[in-house]
Amino acid sequence: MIKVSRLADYAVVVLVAFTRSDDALLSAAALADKTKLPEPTVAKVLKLLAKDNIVKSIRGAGGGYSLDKPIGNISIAEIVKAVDGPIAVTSCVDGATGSCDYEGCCAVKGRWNPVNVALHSALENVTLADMTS
Amino acid sequence: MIKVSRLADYAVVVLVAFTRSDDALLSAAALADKTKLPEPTVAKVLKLLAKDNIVKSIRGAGGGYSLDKPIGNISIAEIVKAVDGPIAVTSCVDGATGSCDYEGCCAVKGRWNPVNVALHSALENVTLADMTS
DNA sequence: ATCAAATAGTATAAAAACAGTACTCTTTAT
DNA sequence: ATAAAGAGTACTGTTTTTATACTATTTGAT
Ligand code: FES
Ligand code: FES
Repeated sequence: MIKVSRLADYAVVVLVAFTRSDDALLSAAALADKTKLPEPTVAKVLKLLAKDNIVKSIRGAGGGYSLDKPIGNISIAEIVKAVDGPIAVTSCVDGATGSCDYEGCCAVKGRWNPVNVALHSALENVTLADMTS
Repeated sequence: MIKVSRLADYAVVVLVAFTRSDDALLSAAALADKTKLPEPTVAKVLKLLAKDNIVKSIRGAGGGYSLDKPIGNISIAEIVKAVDGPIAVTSCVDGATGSCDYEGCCAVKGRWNPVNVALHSALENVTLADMTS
């Protein structure tokens, strides 16, 4: 079963929570409260999203996270990439991290590329806005 | 990292091997030899593919597997489904096997459906033929 | 009939990935 | 100075994946 991690699922929940709040700046604790998700989990997700600039973070007392792009501009592809790492359908696709044991003798080396491209563009064309409607 | 299982990758290797052989009927052992993959692995893949009628199996002495569809008619979606199970991007998507702990209070219940649909159609539109060319 | 070749189905053990949590460090408003 | 809040990292238990093994069934050949 092809699937995204649970954390990616949480990421969507958290991001959607932003759109349902009047405050632009929300702390991890506040978001945990809103989403009813465990606070450490929410904190972890937000750190990952911040690293890829999907949310903006402000450190220090009174800090928190904010969403400064419109949600129609945030694709599922970038959320998944931020949380689960690069989208690579097999280990022998272009840009995959590890490499494959059979590379030397393999009959389908690189053949998954078209699949990977298809997958990637499918995920790029779904935005957060599509998931809240 | 979104990915298909290793077995799905092997499945493609094995299916491609069919197209490079003169014999229509090949045993698991013969395919293992052709693909240089370990025989138990090849056997396992073929069993799964046979169960979903992607290959046809003939039991008994002198038996083996054959491919009776043109490879242009075999989509990656069906291979992945046969080997890895249904394509369900999260556990709370329509048609997923298990169900989710947060179903009761979740803000994005079913929201991954559009993603799942996009993914599925992406995989349906790539055939084995696209991977051998 | 018997044997051997071959697939079907199930079970097992080791390895890898994931999920959840905890802890320390740095930044910043008061 | 202090406390609030994010950044970064590390750890542990659980789950999934991977690879293999074993038994049962089918079928052609002797
Ligand atoms: S199976 Fe990885 S290079 Fe082919
Ligand atoms: S996280 Fe599963 S129903 Fe929402």
